[in-house]
Amino acid sequence: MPKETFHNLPASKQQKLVDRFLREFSIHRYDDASISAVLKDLGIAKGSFYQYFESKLALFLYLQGICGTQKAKYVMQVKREDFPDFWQYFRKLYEEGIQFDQQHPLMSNFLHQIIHHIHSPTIKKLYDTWLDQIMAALTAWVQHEVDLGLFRKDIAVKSMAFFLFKITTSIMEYMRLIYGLEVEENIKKGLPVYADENGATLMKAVDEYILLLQSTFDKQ
Amino acid sequence: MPKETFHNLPASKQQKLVDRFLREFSIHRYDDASISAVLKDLGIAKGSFYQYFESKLALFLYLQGICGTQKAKYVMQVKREDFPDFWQYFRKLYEEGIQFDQQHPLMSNFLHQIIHHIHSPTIKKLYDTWLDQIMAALTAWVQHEVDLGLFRKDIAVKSMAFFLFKITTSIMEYMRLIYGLEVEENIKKGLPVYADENGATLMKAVDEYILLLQSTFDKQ
DNA sequence: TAAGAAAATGACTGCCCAGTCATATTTTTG
DNA sequence: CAAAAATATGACTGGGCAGTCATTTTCTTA
Repeated sequence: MPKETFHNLPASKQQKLVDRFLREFSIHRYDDASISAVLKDLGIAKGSFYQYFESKLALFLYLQGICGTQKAKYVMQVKREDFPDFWQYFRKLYEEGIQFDQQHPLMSNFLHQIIHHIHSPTIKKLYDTWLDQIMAALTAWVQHEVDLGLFRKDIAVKSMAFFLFKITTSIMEYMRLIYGLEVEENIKKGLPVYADENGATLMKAVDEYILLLQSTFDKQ
Repeated sequence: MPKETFHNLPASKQQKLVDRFLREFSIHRYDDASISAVLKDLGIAKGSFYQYFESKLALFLYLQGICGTQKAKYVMQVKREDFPDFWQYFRKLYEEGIQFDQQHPLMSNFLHQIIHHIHSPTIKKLYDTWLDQIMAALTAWVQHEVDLGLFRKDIAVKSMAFFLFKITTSIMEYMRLIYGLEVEENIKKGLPVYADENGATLMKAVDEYILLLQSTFDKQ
């Protein structure tokens, strides 16, 4: 998505740009994020930026791409078949998430805020289709557990998928409201999202989630 | 919150303004809503508006106030003690909500979108405290059921309250993803949010919610 | 080292916004 | 009916934004 000019840049300058923009989109929604402000901050001319990227959207999609790819490296190594039940698998995914979070805090910040970009008028449509894809993936996930005889059959798979989606995407909010952990502060500072003792609070929250979700999802 | 001048206006003009602004804030988040655009639309001068309201925020709070008051009239008549269990009470609240929705569609639209205004930088702080209040109320609600011996005791009351909060505020999204019901289209048109057959789809969704939440919340 | 290619620059366009204020119009009142 | 009070008006301020483009600077290469 970036132009050739961007790739020709010294790696350090590329990194500087990427980092600063990850930060911008972590703090502000798409429409509120200001390219002008970032460039002023970095001492880079407006015109230069547009030699690197076609548009704001191209930049945003690029960032989303690299973060997604990087996170996938962590999450993809966790395989469902290595776990006896869904919840141990689920838990392990979060453990990997914490690794990613600590090793790539800025990317982690960016990805955590992505759900909020839905509310940006300019990219709403983009996110509607993206949401549909997520839902399709989650539905397949849940269906698999139903097929294994582990999840209940009396509730529509899609409904369960929606619950899972809604609850998992709100874990940050959960941590703020339940533990008073100001996760957004960490993001503003560019620290790992779950900066407390290697994510101990997050794992506590995950375990609480599991307790709740188990009784909702598991076959009795 | 409005100035005296606003109250001196003929009722029909007041209504015209209120309706149009409810619509504006239903379609756009606080920061994206444009006073200028609305006034142009209504053929009212910028200066006049500022004789009616101190500021954009004063207007917004006024709208929030009148909508909240009106909805309370519907919801407050439903009393917990008139129902044998929480879920019948819960269900009845939604039935009243549908009444309100059909009789005051614009207000209903406004209130449904209010949760999205959280993401507006300008009023974020306002909403943070508002959220805390909602959570406190929900927590008391859940605590009451625990005290009655109807809800489980092994999960923190606050956590259950959070689940309830998160799930109930996403029912519109649920209806879009599960039933393909384009609720936002209704809002854009100023129709009742649940414009299909007196809210039949909503009640179906509520019943599905209850089925799911029951197994999560009820004492076994 | 000179010419041509690549990259950097920032003033500029055209758009949007909330809020102000001196002036003009309308309404009230004595 | 005239003076005073209330209301209406819209050009204007100062701010922000994405994106453009003619010009300058730097780098490459022959």
